Amino acid sequence: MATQAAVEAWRLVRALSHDPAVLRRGHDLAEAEGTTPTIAKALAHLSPERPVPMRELAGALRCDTSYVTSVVDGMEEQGLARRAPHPTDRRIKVVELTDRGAEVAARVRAALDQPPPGFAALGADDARALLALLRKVVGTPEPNVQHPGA
Amino acid sequence: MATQAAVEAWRLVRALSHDPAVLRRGHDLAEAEGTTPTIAKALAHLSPERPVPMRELAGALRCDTSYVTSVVDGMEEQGLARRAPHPTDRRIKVVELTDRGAEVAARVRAALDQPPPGFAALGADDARALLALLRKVVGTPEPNVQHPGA
DNA sequence: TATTGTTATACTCTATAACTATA
DNA sequence: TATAGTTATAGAGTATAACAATA
Repeated sequence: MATQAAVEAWRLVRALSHDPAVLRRGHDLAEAEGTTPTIAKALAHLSPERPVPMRELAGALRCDTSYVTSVVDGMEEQGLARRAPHPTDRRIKVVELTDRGAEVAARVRAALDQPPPGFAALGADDARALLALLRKVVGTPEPNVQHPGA
Repeated sequence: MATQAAVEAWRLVRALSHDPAVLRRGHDLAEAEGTTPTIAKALAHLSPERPVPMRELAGALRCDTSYVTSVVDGMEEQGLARRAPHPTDRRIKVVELTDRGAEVAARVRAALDQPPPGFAALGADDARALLALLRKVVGTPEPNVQHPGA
């Protein structure tokens, strides 16, 4: 028995991230930045420091490489990223963020990280407790801190 | 400050429900049942008892009514549901599950409710604690039970 | 006149297959 | 011969607008 509590908890986890307001957020955010949801998602996967091969981006977005071609085309048209040759393998093209792309990417990530309002109902203790439990579920070991009392 | 813990917790909530294995589940499940992801989602929104007006289904799926027309067309072709007239308002058509549709819908719901493996790492106490915290976030009042000790 | 559902149509998202350049 | 990316194309998924029936 997966325990009734686990089933219910899983239901609430889905309810939180499938909340219409949350789903709309990605769309609205992209529009506010003058781009598309797919490009916004791609930006969130690109690091400002490390240029990323097209194929790797396809993996991160879980889509075909042919689609990445058109997504990156869009990013170049909007001045958010550019293609550059790979230093050693000339078959590979890497995608690197422009300055503007890095700014937009940072805003996108910050906005997506913003917890929905319900989290404000949690006190600091509850928030830490929730985090600890979710870490158990996800399998992330707790980082090595002296959990500060309360 | 939304508290670092809340931000982290929210990140993990998203990680759980956007897990590739979970995302693939809906798709694979639909295929196994010989139907499409969209129809599977529609089935999950239909109750076996209460027939549902097309327009209401559009709301539940958050799509246009014109699209509901084609989704319900598909469900009828597959013998999963049928249209029936509304008892009092002849403009309205309600969608009702066939026997087979009700069976498939039940299997779809059961499969989607299955928590991902990480939840098995939780003991019964942890599962209940997680559930209680998520209820605070979602705003659902705790149901009126004498929480049975540990 | 307002509302429900349908039709016709078009646009976005994404994949498959064939191709080019490089390894 | 195998791999990275591109092109051309086709298919899902979904919306918009005009329409018919009913309220």
